[in-house]
Amino acid sequence: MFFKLLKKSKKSKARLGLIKTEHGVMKTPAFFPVATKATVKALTPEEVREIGFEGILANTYHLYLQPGNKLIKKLGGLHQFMNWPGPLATDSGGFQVFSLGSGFGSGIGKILKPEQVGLRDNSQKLKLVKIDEDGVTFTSHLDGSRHRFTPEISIKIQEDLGADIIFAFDEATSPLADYEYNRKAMERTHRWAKRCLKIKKRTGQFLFGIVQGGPFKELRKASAQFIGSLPFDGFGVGGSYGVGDSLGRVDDVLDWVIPYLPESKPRHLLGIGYLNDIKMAVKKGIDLFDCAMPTRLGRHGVFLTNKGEMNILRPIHRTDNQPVMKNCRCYACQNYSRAYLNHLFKANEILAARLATEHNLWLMARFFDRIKKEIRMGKL
RNA sequence: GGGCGGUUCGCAUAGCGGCAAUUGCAUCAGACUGUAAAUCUGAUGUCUUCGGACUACGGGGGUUCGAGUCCCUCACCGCCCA
Repeated sequence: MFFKLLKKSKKSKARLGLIKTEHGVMKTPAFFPVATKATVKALTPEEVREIGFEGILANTYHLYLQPGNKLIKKLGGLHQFMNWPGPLATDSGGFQVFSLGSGFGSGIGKILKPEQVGLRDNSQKLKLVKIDEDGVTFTSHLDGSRHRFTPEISIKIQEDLGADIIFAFDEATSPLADYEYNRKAMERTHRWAKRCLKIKKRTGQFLFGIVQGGPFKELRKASAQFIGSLPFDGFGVGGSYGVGDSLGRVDDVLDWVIPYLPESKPRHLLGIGYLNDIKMAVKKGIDLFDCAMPTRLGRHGVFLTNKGEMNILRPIHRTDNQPVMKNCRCYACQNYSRAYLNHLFKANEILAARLATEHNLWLMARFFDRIKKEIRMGKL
């Protein structure tokens, strides 16, 4: 049994679960730190483990381009290649269809900001992706060479990589895309989902289908209904979200989608990582998360704290001898002052990225510890 | 003593008659949600009723409608030859 539901909250739709893979278990709700290119940037796998994470997520698109899925397969698979013995997930490359396609160079993320409402994406930058019924053709961001992903190719690459959890090849749309476009993209994603299920051969890997539909209620429901009815091992909620009343925000989307996703299977909210969003999503029945945010913000000098974000580069921290967070037991907070961290970032020292990444992931891990505890104690 | 070269907004640079003046660094602010991200964006003479106005390229003098930009001179800093 891949997923075992251990407890359902009486106060919300939150749940405790256990994911069992050939490479160990994950207690859910859980967070996958993102290891796009087969490394959680700045940390060793041992460090990630010691902080408290059971699984990490790598990316099919990046590893296919460099160093190549065939090479990784030859070298014993991704677990062995990157020395990560635990549960491992790979994204399908579907998100890159957005980030290198309609999202490319537009300054638009996958979540629309209030100040972006009414904007149209008229980016002049050359998009690196072309989409058709069969798949997508894209230009490598590394050397400009041309490549093609189809559902079949994505699954084949993910089988070569050998992660425990793999994702169906989908299309994440821009939050600026209209209803009609989202409907077409969603229907195409549905056809791709069936092809992914059909082509997958390797055992010991669990395939997640992905719900799309953008910020539109009707589409989200239809997508959850369709994807939820297919024999996937778990389900991802992906795509873009809107803002305000007319377009569904993350919490709206979960309200629309969760009722159609089988209770006996794990649910993964793709790419959402702010703590408030996570807590909200857990209460709505999400089990798994991944997000580049804590590690990226860390590298950019932003420390997550229980009082919000702290940009350690700000001049006010230059002479401050206290740790980032008084009661934090991460390595950085136990040993270094804000002044020192400010210095490391300004001096562009590698240790800065390491300490900040470690802190942010530490905070994230403790946050998930607390969430699990609260569910266990019936408080959430 | 002689010969070159240099002195530009914190530092370093560009500029060869129309210039509030290039670029890098630094500084300040902002962004970051399935990672083209140790990245990216913006600001960085003063004042402004946002139209502009004023003061600026070592000092002084000159040529010119107009001078970092050309000429003279002084000061300082380099390098080379005695």
